[in-house]
Amino acid sequence: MRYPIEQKAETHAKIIDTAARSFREHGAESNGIGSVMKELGLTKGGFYRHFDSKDDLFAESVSYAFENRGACMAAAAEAAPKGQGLRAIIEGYLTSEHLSTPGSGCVFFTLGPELSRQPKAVRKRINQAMLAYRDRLLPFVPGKTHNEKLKNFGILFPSMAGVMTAARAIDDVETRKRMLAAAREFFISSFAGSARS
Amino acid sequence: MRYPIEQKAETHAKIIDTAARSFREHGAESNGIGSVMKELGLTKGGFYRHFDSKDDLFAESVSYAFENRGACMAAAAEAAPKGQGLRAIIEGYLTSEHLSTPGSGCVFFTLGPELSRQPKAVRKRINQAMLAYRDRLLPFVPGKTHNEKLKNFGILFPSMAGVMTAARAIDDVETRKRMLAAAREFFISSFAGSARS
DNA sequence: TGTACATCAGTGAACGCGCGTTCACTGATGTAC
DNA sequence: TGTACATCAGTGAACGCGCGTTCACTGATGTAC
Repeated sequence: MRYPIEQKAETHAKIIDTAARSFREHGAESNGIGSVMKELGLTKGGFYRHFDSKDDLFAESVSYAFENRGACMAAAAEAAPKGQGLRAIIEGYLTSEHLSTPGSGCVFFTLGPELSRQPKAVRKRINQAMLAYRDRLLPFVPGKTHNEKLKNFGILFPSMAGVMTAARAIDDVETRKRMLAAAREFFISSFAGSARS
Repeated sequence: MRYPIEQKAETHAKIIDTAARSFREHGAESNGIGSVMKELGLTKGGFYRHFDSKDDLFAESVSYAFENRGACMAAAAEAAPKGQGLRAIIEGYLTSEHLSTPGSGCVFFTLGPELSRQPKAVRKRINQAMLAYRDRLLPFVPGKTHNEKLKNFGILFPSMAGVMTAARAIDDVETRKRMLAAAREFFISSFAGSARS
């Protein structure tokens, strides 16, 4: 049957949103199309009216997740008192809450190495999303020149993701919390110590 | 037929060694038993004389990889001039060579988030391997007390893995190299600046 | 010393399962006349 | 205004494929007598 006009775009967006969560929770390989469509009350046959392939969906939803996260983090930084933007980002990132909600968390922290194992075409699209993400957050990173900011970004953000990944792999809850607290302190004093942006 | 006496242990070790490489290259899900056995000139049916399941193999080979890496890094640190141990570790870790040889690289950098998605029993075994890995390297980490060393370890090593993961996800080779160089400098000055151990 | 038997690492075919993908079909709505 | 037709988002069954796992079997060697 013919469905209401805006419905296609709506379904398309819902698939991406659900997939972005599912991939971050379960990884690039497991689950996939079937479970995403089922969750939306649809059958998997209809998937191919919206995307060319699973790879296509992966690239799309990972890009979406980067955009999403970038916007949220930028918003948090802008809401912070003058000069406290990066501090707000760090404090929002290295939290137990972020640890326990990978479905809406940082793509880098939840999918990390899997991004590099994608087919070239997928990697290319993800790369673009990563660059946009970086540019979105760069204003809050310390550095006198653009290059200095790039340099600091390339240390701080991957490092924070690494700490989160490690904390998540540790079973002991107390150890996790201690790790996160220590990392917050370290990164704030290393990158957000003197008031900037 | 009855095979030579030491052959079983030898095959067992070969399976672990090959699997440890394969998992680090392709992730926890893809490939697996079939390709590992085939690479050794064996059929996959024989696999179950050596391991209970794929999960069992994964836990075993990830633990082995942690041990392996721990030993290599400790050896590099011990071979360095007095007080330059950690510096040697950092300089050995954040390299293009490590980037391009994930099969023999740091488990954390190559499998990261996938470790957390394993069944509880597997996670437990991996956790033990991680603790042993940490204890092996702790002597080279700065800190006046054991707790201070733990704290620094929990920031430095996950962060380095995060930077490697990010560099690997980036397509542009020059950007990668710049990232690694900047990170080497940063971590050395932050953790191996004043001469220690 | 010779013989009969047990062992068990490895074989290779088979199994069920879930995945990504395809495809003929449905039928309410939009469009053309 | 009414009618005939085209559209196309979504259905549901089917497909091939590769995976992890199982199992009856093999046969050279070790062991018991």
